[in-house]
Amino acid sequence: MDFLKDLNKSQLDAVTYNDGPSLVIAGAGSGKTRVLTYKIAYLLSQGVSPASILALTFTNKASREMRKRIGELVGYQNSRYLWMGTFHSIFARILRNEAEHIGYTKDFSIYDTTDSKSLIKSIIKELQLDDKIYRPGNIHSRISFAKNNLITASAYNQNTDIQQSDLRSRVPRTGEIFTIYTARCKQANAMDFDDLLLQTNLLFRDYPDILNKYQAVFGYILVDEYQDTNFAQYLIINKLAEQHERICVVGDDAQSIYSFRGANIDNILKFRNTYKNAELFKLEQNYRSTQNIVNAANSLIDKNADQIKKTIFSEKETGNLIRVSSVMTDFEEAFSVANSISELHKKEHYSYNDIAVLYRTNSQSRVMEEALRKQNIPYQIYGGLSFYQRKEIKDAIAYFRLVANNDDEEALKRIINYPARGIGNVTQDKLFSTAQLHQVSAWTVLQDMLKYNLDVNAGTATKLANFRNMIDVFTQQINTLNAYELAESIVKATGIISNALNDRSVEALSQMENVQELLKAIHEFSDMKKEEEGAELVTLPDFLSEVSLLTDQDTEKNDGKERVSMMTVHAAKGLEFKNVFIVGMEEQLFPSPYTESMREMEEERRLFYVAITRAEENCFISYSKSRFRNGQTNFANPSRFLKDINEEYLEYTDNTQFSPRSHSSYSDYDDIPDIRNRFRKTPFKSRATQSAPVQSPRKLTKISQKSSEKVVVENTNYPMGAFVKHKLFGIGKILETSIIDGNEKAEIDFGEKGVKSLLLKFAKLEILK
DNA sequence: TGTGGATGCCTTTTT
DNA sequence: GGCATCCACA
Repeated sequence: MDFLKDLNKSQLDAVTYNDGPSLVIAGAGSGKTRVLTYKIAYLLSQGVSPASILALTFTNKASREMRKRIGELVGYQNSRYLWMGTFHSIFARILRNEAEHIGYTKDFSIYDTTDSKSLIKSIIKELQLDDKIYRPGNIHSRISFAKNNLITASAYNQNTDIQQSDLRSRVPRTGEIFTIYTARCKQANAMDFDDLLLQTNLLFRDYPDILNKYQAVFGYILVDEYQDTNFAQYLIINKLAEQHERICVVGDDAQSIYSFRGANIDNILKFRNTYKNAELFKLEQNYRSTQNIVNAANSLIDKNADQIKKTIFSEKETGNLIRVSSVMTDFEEAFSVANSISELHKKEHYSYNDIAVLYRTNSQSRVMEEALRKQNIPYQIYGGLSFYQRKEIKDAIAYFRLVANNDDEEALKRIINYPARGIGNVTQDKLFSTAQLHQVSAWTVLQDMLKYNLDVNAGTATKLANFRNMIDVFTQQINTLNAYELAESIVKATGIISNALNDRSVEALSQMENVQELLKAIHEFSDMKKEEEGAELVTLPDFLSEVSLLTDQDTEKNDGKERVSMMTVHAAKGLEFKNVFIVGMEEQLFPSPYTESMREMEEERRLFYVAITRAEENCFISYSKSRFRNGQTNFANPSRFLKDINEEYLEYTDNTQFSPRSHSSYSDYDDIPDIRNRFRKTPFKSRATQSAPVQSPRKLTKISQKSSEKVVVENTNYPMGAFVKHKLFGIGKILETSIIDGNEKAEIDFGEKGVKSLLLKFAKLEILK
């Protein structure tokens, strides 16, 4: 137990207390992962069996990392049998073991968000509802929210509050959709992400024996990132820990940023209400960042009302101030960040690995990418469209899923006519409606088309039968052939690859490479399973059971090349970099324009807190006065959060006119600038010149050249000062009209919606008299 | 039945 | 700019 000497006093206390419930509040950079890994290592060294320790994390990456570190401390032999993984993967495993109790087979499919929405969409269609009103995404989040609060479809339909709320939102038949959705998932032998938690809860509720079994197995329960748990997760942990209460949760309320996914910050804030005898450990020393960074972050988070008070401090050097810079356009921002990165690399000799660019939304990555590429700076984007979300990969996996689980309707839908085999929309509609009529899966209908009176002509019936037989042959091999061989023969036989071969385009080539990459991943997966778990035969279902819960966070380029990391702030949680660039620090972007309540605003502030605290040595923040988004240029003000950081930790560089004044108070949130005030404050002239590309300072010729030629002209149809109405933005006032690249454009002030630059041919403006 | 073009829609964060 | 949908036409 030599290793315990690596810990400071509070870390040591937290690690060695294991007799009852404990809450570890771990400030950013305070060694949270260290406490968790050492605690497990400590338990193992005390003779606790690894198989009796349940350790839950939020990402696969985190759990792999921890397993590795524990292995280094106590040997890999010991760490192998730990129950360690993400909530979703651990409970998927348990559900597969117990599947028959709840009417599933152990090879159930896992529907991802796309599958769920697609199923909801078809139900909406079947009910002949308008998908403009019943928007699949919206309905999905309603259902998801309910499930995360353990409200089943029948409970949903009996709950008058929910009915009222659905009525107010003009989607009163959501409950009905929910009921059908549930039935269809079951019919398809599929669970969605939320089911993995909901069904676990139902299993434990309805089968006390099973609950007892797992209660007995898990003698020690540890939960990482506890601030991000939702009600369903809370309840599972709670039940499992009921008997022995040896539960340790670790988290930081200041880093709770997943409420949109149902995470409930109250779980951590009120942990000690649930466990009255819980010990509280606070880790307050930050080992990661310089004092300036820690102090700046503290002064920011101090503006939040809802939090567990703590005093995070650093004993590292004071360090550089946080540099805040303003630029004119998002292009300029990207180039100036790229320049700074070059300098850090060339002059200060930082590895590219020590640099990260963080942003609020994935769509911001494109400009950055362009700028880095032009400067030949290697980078890797995390998040965004992940490998497993690419079309060709989803297609291939849909085949695998259908082979493993013939009832998987979303998989079937996806590939029944891809590559094209003459089974068109008409036929598909007939197939699916026949299936629904008889309340069976589409596959069941395919097996006996005559019995179900499937109304298709002989030619079509043959095509359907051929398709069915092809899949059938693979299904028969599923438990005898190894994953790689089966996957390879599926890919070959189905023609996904030959389809790509026919067309020699760059896209097709890259699609082929991706499919090859997938096969390689299956191979590697099999090798790993054989090596780590001594499995003799790794089958395709084995692979599928893990792949559906993988995210791109887990696919890391591992070739040892140095790269700048680019990702959303959400994705950066838990990571650290010597140099961090936070870009797009603007109103309407960060905080997100979707922010409505004060609670949500506090979450945005925590998100900014997370961003700043990723930095070890240097933190650079930038904001732009205009940004090209959704096909138009929007003007923007600096984020209110900049004012929340104590000025003494900031250094404003270059052409910043904005100066930090008072802190933003909560009343600011509702403070919508009056339209007339706006006009007075910002005369049209200055705006017009501001948007001219010539204005951009410094050595930004490249971008300037890229910008288009703009000629200001008076447009008689849209005179300056006229009021117009836009479908989305409402009433606005014309500030200026111009021609850019032959397109007529107008700059219009929409008051609270901001100043927009719109192309007249698209904007469909209505002139108001 | 398949395909290409036009059109109209939205656009946060993710296990 | 991306994606789904619609429509005309092969």
